[in-house]
Amino acid sequence: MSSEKISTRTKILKTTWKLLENGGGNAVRMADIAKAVKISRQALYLHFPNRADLLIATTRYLDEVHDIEEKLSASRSATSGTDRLEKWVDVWGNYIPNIYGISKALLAIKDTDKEAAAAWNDRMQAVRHGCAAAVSALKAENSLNASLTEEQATDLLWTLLSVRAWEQLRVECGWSQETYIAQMKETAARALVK
Amino acid sequence: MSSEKISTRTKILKTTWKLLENGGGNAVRMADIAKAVKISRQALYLHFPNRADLLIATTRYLDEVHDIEEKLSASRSATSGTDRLEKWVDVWGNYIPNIYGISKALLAIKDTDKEAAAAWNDRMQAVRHGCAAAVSALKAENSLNASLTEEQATDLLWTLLSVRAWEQLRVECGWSQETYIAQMKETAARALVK
DNA sequence: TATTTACTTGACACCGTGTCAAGTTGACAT
DNA sequence: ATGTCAACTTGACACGGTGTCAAGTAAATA
Repeated sequence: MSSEKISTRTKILKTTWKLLENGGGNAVRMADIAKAVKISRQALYLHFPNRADLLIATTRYLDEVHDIEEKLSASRSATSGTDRLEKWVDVWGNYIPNIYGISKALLAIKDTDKEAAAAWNDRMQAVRHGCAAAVSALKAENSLNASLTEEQATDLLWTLLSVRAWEQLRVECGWSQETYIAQMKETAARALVK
Repeated sequence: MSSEKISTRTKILKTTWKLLENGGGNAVRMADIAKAVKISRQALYLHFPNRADLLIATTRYLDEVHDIEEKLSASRSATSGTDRLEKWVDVWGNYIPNIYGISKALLAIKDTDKEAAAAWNDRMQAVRHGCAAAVSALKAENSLNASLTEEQATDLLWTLLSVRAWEQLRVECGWSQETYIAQMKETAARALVK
């Protein structure tokens, strides 16, 4: 509807996202993206210095489009600690599908590209903060599982809610998104709550 | 001690293992391995048709050396279901460090190499069977968490015990192996047992 | 002594990334 | 209409990594 006149840069970001979304993370080449945007491969390099930067920019673009911040704030409005935990699982767990494609691509280059690793870690730290906040709310009302320190509980929740775990359950095991969310809520509660 | 006269093939496998062990999964190149074995890069290709095959062969070699089968059978001797679950976490969880390096390399090429993906999946299915057996023992004594089907419980345990989860907790979060094992035992029990 | 086996040397094709230099095209300003 | 600037194109190329090929060497074996 809003066909203002999309900048090439935005077209590139949209297309990259779309290409990554449907399947292959690292299999998407610069040439593929250029072709899909209908510009020359070299024009890509006029907008982004390298593949890693393009992927990172796509990630930021995604966050912007989805307004992740606003969504995250929803879980902060919860009253009880357990409620907050559940809402947090809901919010983040339902955001993962949106970023799965790009995450896969970033994870794949993380080992060889320092900048990509930094960008990925940065985003994952944000998720970890969400986990920490939920854990802290549990702790505050004294309902945190006594055999876990606050930090360990955060680590555990963070791992439970990792993109990798989501991938394994949804893709390898064929779980539906609903099942994933429901089971994660319960598992998180069982693991963390007294 | 047993310096019988190690075949070049075995030297290659040992060296590949060693190189992968200390750090970089996909950063280890064919040339690096050749150099470390002190043969020409081309000699590598006389023994293994390609990198993926070498990695797969290294995995099998590792399993052989560690006699994984024997270790797995230990968990089968458990009496109660909960005991069995705990033993299973112990066995597999303590085996992961041995295969972490090679796993990382295989996981990295899994997306582009069909054969590597098949080899990896094959091994992971074996782990899944271990998980299924533990879950089945719980079910048999009617102590399986009622909100999980047997298959879901298996999927969940399998994900909890994945190499990725191990990596995240041990490497990213800096957990000790002991902490990992202890917490995993408890988390698995909390998640799966009634 | 001839043959075979295991290996070496060096060249090369292929792919994907990233770089460079020289054009083209359209908009806008004078 | 002319000049100029920005965005883009075209085509070539270097680099690193994988995998292939052909010819040569050297030690063990027949």
